Amino acid sequence: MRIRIGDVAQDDVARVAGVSQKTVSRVLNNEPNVRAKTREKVLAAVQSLQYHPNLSARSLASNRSFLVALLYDNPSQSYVMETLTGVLDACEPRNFGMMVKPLDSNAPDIAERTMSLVHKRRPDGLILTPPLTECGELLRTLKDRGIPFSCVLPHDPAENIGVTMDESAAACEITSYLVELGHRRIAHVTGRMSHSAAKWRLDGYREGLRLAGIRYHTSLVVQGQFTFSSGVMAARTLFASRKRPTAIFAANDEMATGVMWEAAHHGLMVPNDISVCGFDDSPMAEQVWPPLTTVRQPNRDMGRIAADQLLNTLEGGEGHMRTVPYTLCKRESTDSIVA
Amino acid sequence: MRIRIGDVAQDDVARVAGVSQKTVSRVLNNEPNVRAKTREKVLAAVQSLQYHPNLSARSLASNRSFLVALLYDNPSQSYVMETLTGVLDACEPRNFGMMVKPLDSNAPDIAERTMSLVHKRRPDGLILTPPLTECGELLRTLKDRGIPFSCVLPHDPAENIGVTMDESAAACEITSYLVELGHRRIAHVTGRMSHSAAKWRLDGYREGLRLAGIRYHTSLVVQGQFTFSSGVMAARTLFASRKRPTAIFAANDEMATGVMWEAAHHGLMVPNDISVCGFDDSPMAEQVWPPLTTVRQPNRDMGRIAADQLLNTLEGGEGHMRTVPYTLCKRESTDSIVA
DNA sequence: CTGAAAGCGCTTACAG
DNA sequence: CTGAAAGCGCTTACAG
Repeated sequence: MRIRIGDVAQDDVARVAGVSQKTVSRVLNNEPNVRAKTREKVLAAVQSLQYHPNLSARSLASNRSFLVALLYDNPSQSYVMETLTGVLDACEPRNFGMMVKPLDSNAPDIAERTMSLVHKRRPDGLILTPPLTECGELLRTLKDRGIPFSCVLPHDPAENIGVTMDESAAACEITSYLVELGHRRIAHVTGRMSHSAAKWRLDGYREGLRLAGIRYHTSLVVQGQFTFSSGVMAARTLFASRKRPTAIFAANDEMATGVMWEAAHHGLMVPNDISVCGFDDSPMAEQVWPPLTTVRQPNRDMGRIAADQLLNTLEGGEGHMRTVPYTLCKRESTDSIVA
Repeated sequence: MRIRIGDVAQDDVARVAGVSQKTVSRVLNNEPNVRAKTREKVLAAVQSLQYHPNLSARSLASNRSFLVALLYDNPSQSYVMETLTGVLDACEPRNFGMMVKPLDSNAPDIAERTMSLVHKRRPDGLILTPPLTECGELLRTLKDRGIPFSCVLPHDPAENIGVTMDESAAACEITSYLVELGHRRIAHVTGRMSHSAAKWRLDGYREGLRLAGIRYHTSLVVQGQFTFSSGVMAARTLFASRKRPTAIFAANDEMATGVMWEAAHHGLMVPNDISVCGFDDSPMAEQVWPPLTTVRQPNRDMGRIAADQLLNTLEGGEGHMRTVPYTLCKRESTDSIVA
């Protein structure tokens, strides 16, 4: 039981077109030095025979797989799906395939596991997403072995190709927005602090306070883990404090949703009793009540751009580190303090 | 710029092991007729040389790709991710790779698009997820051309291999649960009626009513689209009716969340003013307030099982249609009517 | 139980 | 601008 394709080979196309196999190959690969007339004949034969190149043969001969691998270790299913879709957006028109590989960023042998994938499937390059981009050992291994890769939001954008976003500026902006609404006791629920994103967002929060002349209080900062339940826990801590904040900025939407969940559980109305905002603009941001004020990170675009940078280098061009803009999404979960 | 592997070939292993290349191939493919001693020698050589087989060469020679393609057209990112993860669970240990392919189930040329993928990437088989399993033309094309495929929740389980679940029974059970809680005016928000799942769930709802001796009222059934916003709209319709239902069973969690959203918007308390339940047990079910009563569909398991059935047939074994059990998840979004 | 030969369908390297 | 030859690293089909 096996898929059998027409089994038309370049050979057959060549015969029909009245040229050599090599010429068919040239046309198919858009190589120069083919007369327009010859090209046409070949293309016509390809068409009439319904010829489809055999990628295995091409890979074997050229020692390339025309495959990229997307590596991830992110609890957010929507994040991974958006990124994956973006990578596919980039791969499709350039005739590359994509493999996906979930990895545990805390595994001590993560570099070996990655190399095992590289040996088995031989992707031409890799795309790393946070928090895998934080694994120094992994990045070093890939660089040492000369394996091309591209990063989404790496710790050090200057040293990699891929895509990044000014998360600190975004976090600063959303904090400033809370200030504009009249809030002064603004709490922050951080992400897992080993992730750069958590640091960037905390930095932005502090900068937002500084710009408004509001003192930074560690009592208003609670550590989360980027998960829903850590948002619930953080909110519990904050609600128990003597002087409750009037607004909470959670470092991602998942935690912000947890904060809202706990607020409801605690009998607090959002935004009347407390304003809540998040970060990412994941689908849930619009599906909770009230809709969540957040920062939109264009994950699909970022996946596409990261993949494009990688493909550029694979095709002999140049890969860069691109920066995408963010958008502040003002919704109903935040309100003016003197409503 | 290209990944270069050690480039150890079977040839090299054969030389080191002191056997022929064919024997190395036999050992690697677990073929019979190799002396234990010989096998050991080969394995030792493989180990010492860090040999990794070249899949392209293997594919070219054997005319198999060792690849399956997961086809989807589902708006729920968590659904796709869970299924994909399940498929990966099955592929990993059997050394198959997975491609993913988003498709538009409404495209008139869906069969051609699929065949185009088949011609380009030559997967050994396909895995179809709803609603692609509803595309008669696609299924027919695949069968006609002898392309192996496996289905998740196909319209007609008896005619395919893969995995299914008794959705009607599950819908009946959750309806009965509402009845147990004392509800009699129970509304249903259907999914997109062209999907079998929508029909099965509606059937189960009707059966649940019938078992309780409650008459079926079309005024209590509103058409949705399986989307969040269609849930919002449906709730709006139901809340506007003269006699509001005391409970709403939405055909999936996405719509149930929309119903809850609209309830909040409308100033109705869940579950005090109205009970709401869904179907799927997607991650959001536990993240909304109050947590959503729903039916758990084990999507990851289903992905794994569907893939396993396909791989069985690809490896010369038998593929079956498996049935997985569901679980009723009782949470706080539903309550007794005389609380 | 083992091996020598041919061939899968391409690209590379070279020649003209 | 075009082509003949060799070879990529495996498996298949056959022989012993």
